[in-house]
Amino acid sequence: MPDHIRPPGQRVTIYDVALEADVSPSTVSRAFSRPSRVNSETAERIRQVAERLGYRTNPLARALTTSRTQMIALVIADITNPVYAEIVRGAQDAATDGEYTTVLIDAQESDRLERAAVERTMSTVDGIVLASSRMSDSAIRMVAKQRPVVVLNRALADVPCVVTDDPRGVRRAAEHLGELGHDHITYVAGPQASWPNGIRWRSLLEAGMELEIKVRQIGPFSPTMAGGERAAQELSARPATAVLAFNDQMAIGIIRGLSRMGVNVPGDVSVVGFDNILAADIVTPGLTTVAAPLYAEGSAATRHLLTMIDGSPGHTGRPMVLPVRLVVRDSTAARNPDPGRARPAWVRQRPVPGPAAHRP
Amino acid sequence: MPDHIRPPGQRVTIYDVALEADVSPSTVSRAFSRPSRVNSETAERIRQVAERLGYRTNPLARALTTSRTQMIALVIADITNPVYAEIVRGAQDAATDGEYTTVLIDAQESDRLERAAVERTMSTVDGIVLASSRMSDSAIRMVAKQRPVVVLNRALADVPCVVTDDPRGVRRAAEHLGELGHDHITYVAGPQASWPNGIRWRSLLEAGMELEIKVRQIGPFSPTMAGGERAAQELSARPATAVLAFNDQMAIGIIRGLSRMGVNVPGDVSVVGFDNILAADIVTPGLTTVAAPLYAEGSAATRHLLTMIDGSPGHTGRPMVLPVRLVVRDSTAARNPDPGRARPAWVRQRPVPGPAAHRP
DNA sequence: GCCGCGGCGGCAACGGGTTGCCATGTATTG
DNA sequence: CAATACATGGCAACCCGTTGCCGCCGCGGC
Repeated sequence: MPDHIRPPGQRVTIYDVALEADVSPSTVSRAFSRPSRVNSETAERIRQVAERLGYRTNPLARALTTSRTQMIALVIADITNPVYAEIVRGAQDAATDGEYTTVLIDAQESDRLERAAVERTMSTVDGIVLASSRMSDSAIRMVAKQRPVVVLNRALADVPCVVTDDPRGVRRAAEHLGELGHDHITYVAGPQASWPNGIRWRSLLEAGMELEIKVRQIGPFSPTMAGGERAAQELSARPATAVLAFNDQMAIGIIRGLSRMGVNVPGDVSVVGFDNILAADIVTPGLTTVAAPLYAEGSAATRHLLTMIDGSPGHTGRPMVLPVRLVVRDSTAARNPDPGRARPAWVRQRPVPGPAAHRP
Repeated sequence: MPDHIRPPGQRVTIYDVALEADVSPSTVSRAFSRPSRVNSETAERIRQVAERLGYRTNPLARALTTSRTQMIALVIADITNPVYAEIVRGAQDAATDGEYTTVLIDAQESDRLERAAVERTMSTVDGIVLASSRMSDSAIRMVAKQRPVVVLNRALADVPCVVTDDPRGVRRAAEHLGELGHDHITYVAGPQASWPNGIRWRSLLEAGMELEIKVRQIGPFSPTMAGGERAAQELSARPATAVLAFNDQMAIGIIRGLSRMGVNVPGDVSVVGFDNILAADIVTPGLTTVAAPLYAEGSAATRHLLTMIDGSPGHTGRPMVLPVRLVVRDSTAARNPDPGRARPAWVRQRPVPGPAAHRP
C-alpha cells in the first residue's frame, strides 16, 4: 500500500515530489526553504506529498548553492580529558538550539593532527570553535580568515575569544594557601602549547608578588595522571609544601605519586588543581581546585559563533571572560609547623607499594 | 607576488585551475581523482597550477555526484561517561587510517535525541557506528537499511555487531566473589534501554545457577555516580554483602554512598564494577571491575564499517566478540564472617557527614 | 597503405537543490 | 475602467565536481 517504498539507494528528490504534487521543482524547494514565498495551501499539499514519499532535503545539495551546511566543528585538545565532556555538552546544546549539528574533532594533544583535521573539515562546516587549541596563533588566524572562528581558553587578538578568569582563580588559590601558612608555592606546568598554562604561571607569579609568597615552576609535564606522577618524583628532589598543578588530572597524579612515596597530602604537602573534574571529588583526599564553568564555556562560545555565522562581525575586542571559583576540599591544609616531620618520610624516599596492581 | 590571494569567500574551483592550466575542467578533475587517466606531465602541471592558486577540492560538490563524503558518524550514548573516550579514540584512529573523518554524536542517554541526530546526520555520512545505542531494534534496522551500520555493545540480528564478552566477565566476577565466600550477589541495574544491562543481568542469573550463588536485582538507576549513590540508599534497606554494578560510575557512587552511611567497603560489602574507567583506579578503595578493550572496540567497529562501505556485505552472522578480563583491586574482600558486625553500622543507618562540601 | 588499438583530452549530462527574473492572475487604487 | 501592486508559480542558470562517451592522434602490425 504505501507507495513510498522505493528501491533502496534511490533517494526521493524534489523532482519526485514536484511530479507528484503537480508543481515545479522550484516550488517544492521554496515550500521548504522559504514557505512565505508560496501559497500556504500549496505549501501544505507539498509538505504532505513529501511526507508520503518520504522526502528529506539533501543537505549536501543545499550546501552546494547556499554554502551553508548547518554544521559547526568543535575542536578539543584531548577527548580523554574529562574537562571537555561538559564543554562539549554546552556547545552541543547551544548548536542544537540553533539548528546546527556539531562535528567533534579530537586533536589528541597534537598540533599536527589538529591542523590536518581542521584543514579537512573546514570546508564542510559553517564555523569552528577551537577549545584549547594547540595550534600556533598564526595558524589560528589563517583558519579564522576562511571561516568564522571562536577560540576557547585562549586570548588572541583579532579573533573572538572566550576565556575563564584564571588570574582570579590562581589568585584565590594563592590566597587560600597563604592563609594556611604556606609561603612558597610550586607550579607544576602542563603543555607549553597550552595557552592557559602560560597564563596560570604568570598569574601565580603576580599573585606571589602581591601576597609575598615565593613561587617556582617545574615541568612541563604531560597534562595527565601519569604526568602528575612524574612531577611527584621531581617534587621529591626539590621539596615543597604547596603545589598548584596545571590541571586536576596532574594534581591527582601528584597526590598519588606523593602518597606512594610516603608523603602525606595534605599533611606534608597541600595540592591544588584546576578544572574541578568529577574525579577531583572522588580521589582521596578530595582535591581542592579552581572550578571553571565548563558547560557555560562551551555554550557561550558556540552561541557567539552562531551569531557570527549569521553575519554579525563578532566582537574581536576584549575576550569574553567567565568567572571561576575555588572549591576547597581536603587536599589543602595548614602548613606542617614541624619541619622535622615535614620532610623525613620524603627524604628517606621509602617507596611504598602502591594500590593493588592490575591483575588479570 | 602570490596571485592566489583571492577575495575571501571566492573559493578556487577546477574551472579556475582549468583556465590557468589551459585544459578542460574535466581534465583537472581527473588529474586529482584518477591520475592514471591523464598524461603524467599534464597532471603534474595541473597540480602545480592548483597549488599556486590554492585550489582545494570541495568535498560537498564531490559528494553530490559520488555520494561519498568520506565521513562516518560515531554515535555514543553519553559523552560525559569516560568509557567512551577510549572508544572514540579507537574509532577515530581507524577512521583516519582509512582517510575518513569522524563525526561524533552525543545522544545524551536519550532515545529521542539520538534518533533526531542520526536522522539529521545520516545523509551526510557514508556509514554509522552506533556505540551503546539507546534506540529500539526496529529504529536501528531502519537506519541500517539506508546506510552501512555497525552496532557496538549490542547484538542485533541482520546488523553487524561487535560486543564484549560480558557473560564471561560476569562469570569471572561471580567466581571471584564466590571464592571470597559470598553466596549472594546483588546486581545494581543501569538503564533498561541499555542492551548490556540486560545481558549482564541474565549472565549473572546464569552464573548464579551454576555456581550456586543467589542473585537478585535492584534498580534501574541512572548509570552515573549519582545513580550509584541512590542505589546505595536502596541497598541499605535490603542489605547485601556483594554487589555487581552495571558500570564503574555506579559502582563508585555505591562505594561513596555506603561509606557515607558508615558501611565499610570491602569489609562489609564487596563491590564490583564494569568497564575499568580511569576513576576505578583512583577511588578508595580501588575498584575491582571487569575491563573491556575499549580502544579495540572502537577500532574494530570502525574498521568493519569501512570494509562495508567499500562494498563488502558486512557479515551479519554472529557478532564479533571481544575478550574481557577481571581487574581485581581493593573493593572486594572475603565475606565478613561475623554477621553481627556485618549489619549494625548499617541497620543503625547513622548518616556520616560526607567529605567537605563545595565551598565557594 | 590500411586498419586497429591505446593514450589522452574534451563535451556534455548529470547530482539535488536554490534563486533571480519573468509571466500570469488577482486585488487594489484612483 | 485603466493603471498599478502584489501574490504566486515557472523557467533556467548556477553551485562544483564527476564520468560516460566520443574524437583525435600516433603507433604498430599485416
